[in-house]
Amino acid sequence: MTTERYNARDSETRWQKIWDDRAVFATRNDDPRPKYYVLEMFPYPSGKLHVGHVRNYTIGDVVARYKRATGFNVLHPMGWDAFGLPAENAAIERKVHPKTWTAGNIAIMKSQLKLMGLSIDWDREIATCDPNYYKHQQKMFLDFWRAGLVERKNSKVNWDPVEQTVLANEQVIEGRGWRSGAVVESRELTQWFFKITAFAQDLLDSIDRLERWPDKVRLMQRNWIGRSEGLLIRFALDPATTPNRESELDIFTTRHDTLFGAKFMALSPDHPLANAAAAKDPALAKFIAECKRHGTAQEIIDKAEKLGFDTAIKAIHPFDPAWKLPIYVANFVLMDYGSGALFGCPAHDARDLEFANKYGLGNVPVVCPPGQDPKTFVITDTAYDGEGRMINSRFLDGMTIAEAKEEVAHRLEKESAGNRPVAQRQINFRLRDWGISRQRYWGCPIPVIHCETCGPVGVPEAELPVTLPEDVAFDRPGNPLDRHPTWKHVACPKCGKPARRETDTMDTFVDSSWYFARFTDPWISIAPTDRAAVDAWLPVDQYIGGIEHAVLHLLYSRFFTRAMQATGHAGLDEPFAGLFTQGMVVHETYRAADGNYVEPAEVRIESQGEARRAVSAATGEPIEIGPIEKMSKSKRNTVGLDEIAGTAGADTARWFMLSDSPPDRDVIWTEEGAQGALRFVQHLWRLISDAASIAAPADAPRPADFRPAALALRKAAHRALARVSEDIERLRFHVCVAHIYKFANAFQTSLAELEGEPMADYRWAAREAAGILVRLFHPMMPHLAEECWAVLGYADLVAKAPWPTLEADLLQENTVTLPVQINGKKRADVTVGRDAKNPEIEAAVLALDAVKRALDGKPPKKVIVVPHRIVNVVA
RNA sequence: GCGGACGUGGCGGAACGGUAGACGCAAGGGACUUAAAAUCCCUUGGGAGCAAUCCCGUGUGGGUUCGAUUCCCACCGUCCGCACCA
Repeated sequence: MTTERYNARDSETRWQKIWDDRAVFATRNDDPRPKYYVLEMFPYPSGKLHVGHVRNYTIGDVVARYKRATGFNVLHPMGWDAFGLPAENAAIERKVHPKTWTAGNIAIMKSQLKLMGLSIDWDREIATCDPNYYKHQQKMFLDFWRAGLVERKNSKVNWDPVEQTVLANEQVIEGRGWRSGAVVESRELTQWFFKITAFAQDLLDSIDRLERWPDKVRLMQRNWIGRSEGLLIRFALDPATTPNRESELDIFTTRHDTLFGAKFMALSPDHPLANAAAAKDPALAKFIAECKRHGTAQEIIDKAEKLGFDTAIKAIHPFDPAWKLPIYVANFVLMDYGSGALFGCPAHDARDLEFANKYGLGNVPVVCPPGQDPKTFVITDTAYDGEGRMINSRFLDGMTIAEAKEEVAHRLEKESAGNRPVAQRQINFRLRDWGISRQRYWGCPIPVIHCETCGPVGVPEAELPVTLPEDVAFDRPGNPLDRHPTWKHVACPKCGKPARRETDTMDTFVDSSWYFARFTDPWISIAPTDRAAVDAWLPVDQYIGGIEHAVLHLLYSRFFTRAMQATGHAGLDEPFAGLFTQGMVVHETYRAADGNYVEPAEVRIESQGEARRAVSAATGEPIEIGPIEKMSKSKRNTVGLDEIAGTAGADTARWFMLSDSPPDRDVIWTEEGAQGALRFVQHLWRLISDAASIAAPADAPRPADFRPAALALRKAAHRALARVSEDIERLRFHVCVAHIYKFANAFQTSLAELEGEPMADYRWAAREAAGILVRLFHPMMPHLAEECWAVLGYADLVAKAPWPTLEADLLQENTVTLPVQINGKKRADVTVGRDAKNPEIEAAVLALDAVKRALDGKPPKKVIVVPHRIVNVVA
């Protein structure tokens, strides 16, 4: 049988056009079927689609096509995270307006995405830089403000000196800007904040409900929110030592059990008491200035040793008026955690011990580890933070840590000084409010007008959107909005006096914090969301993206959805019911003799037996094969979509992306692997063509009986159907791929073993098997599937075909073959009837030669029969 | 330092506590061909044996179990996250 090679390029463009023309993937909000919302994290329009995108969108598309086939009304939209700094950099470097640059990139990337054959409803396409999008964002900003979820405050912020803008805490990775990589500086500025901390407890608690999220991400969010339960204790100050009659100092602690091990108190350099003391002590003032100069640059903090300065102020121990503790200003105390002050217990805290040892403050152990003799237990250079019983602690002695904590809290809560209790239980979070002000042009303008009389005033809703002016210049560093001649000069909406527009724009993470809600009805212009649509579609059933957003985007979106709920724009709090984080696409690196990286396309791999070496395709010079790394421009190990889709086709790329590696792990892109995928595309094409040539007509009646060959084929088909269905549901696409290979091989063998003209039963089975096979690989390779579907004579599209129906009784065998173990090692097989009773199986097993030999005439100690699984004979 | 994940052939990887290595890649052998490409068939964890078959094997060492890649403990290694959070 001769079949022409499958021409992927022709086929793919043809089917893409048909899908487009017939609007196959347009989704209606009034469709009565159950909904399923599958979403991949939308891309930043950088201008080039890379294989990482291919992997992300292929995974989503498999889910979308599968869910569509299984009867769901599937929402699978796409849009553009279109604001951001690269557009401004392009403006500076190439003198293109950010808007022009972004629009051009969107056009390019959209055409590239279309080449992949994704089943996307393009009618719902949105770009966050579109005023029709960001006007709603401005509206929600104002609503959040009214609801008390927005705050303008002066605080220490992270300043990225390269991007010339402020960054939120989440956007500082190891002390560097998440995008620029520049060491972040600390600055004090007045900024707009979203009060994400208002939801800290709920954001933490609700993580438990996110059952279809990876544990890893849930853990990372828990750690980021960082809840700790403790006691806020008010220490009285020794009046003789205070600069301005200050009388007390609040400290937060989670280890109030160790209060009798206290050796010192420490204040943040920003603490009011530190400043008060510094006003009278120039040396202290100098120390504080020194601390502030180092700022929050992470690199410096990491290396900095613990430094302190004795203020000469004394605090009085809450349980002993005669016990005075020295108060230091210390560089390691953070002003924005707890109360900006702490008590130091060197024996049971590594950091406190380092500090105490440096300044000769000594230590007293108050928790004795189990098995240690309290009389001999001493701490020298390793603090003990484990369990144990209290010692050297007066009324606490002998208690466990938990009992001691409770006792201390209980006593201090009851005790009062100045009509207030000395201590109160407090919960602190590591999570900080989300600073959203960015001193950049290409972002959503913050809809606020600053008036000298009225303060900050929201832009009236009728005047939204506040649009970006287009006549801006990027010839100097800084924010072009700020130096625009006219844009910022406006009248105050309240009093009408001359006022000034806010020139900061919003963090681009705001844009991506609600786009999933906008997709549910992107046409509505009077409000950010249509409540009926948003409530019907959300939550997103399956969200797919990179692990790099484990805290950033995913935490912000969880906050934003809560804020939308509070202001009536959404009816739920958790936006993503299921989350999947896919791994990266990685590739070998290649280096020429001169040390420069070489692109994969310029390298030829030569294999000799097990040995593998690389040479330059052009010159034949040897090339060094380097480690496998994340694709990056600098390592020149990227593979572009054009190179793949242009030749082997999108289906090949999609299939390879899903093969081999579990989707949550990194996948190594190899030329050989891609070749293998292409081979299989051709193989399937030949197989289906061959099957079509003998298959019964689509309307042929089902035979009453099937002879062995036909029955075997049917069983193979239904077994594959059962397994592929299960593994798609579990997002284990690499296992689906294996099942499809296996079934295709079995089908191929079945056809090859045919002798003479097949009979009607086999023809019918062949049609069934071919139909099942095509529908099984359709989610992964949709173009090839359409082509095959047409060859099988179906006039409709496989994209609209229902998932095959499983005939479960075909999976039931009349006999089962059980492995027989002797002492846990497999020695033989035994075939018994499906419903054979245990004694029957046991008898059959004991009659086996291998078993007789092993038992050597003696009776077995035990025979374990696990029905349908295994038999184990204990000799 | 704290927290987490992972460790299986030459490689990617599979295996509800039940036949370890499915499926793919690479490699070797063969068929077809003037030749190549393409395609098809066979072999492929290590070792012993003509063979039937047997022994050893899932990072290392213990444990639980009739049975452990899977569960528990310790150690080694790799990767990731957080990092003065009181």
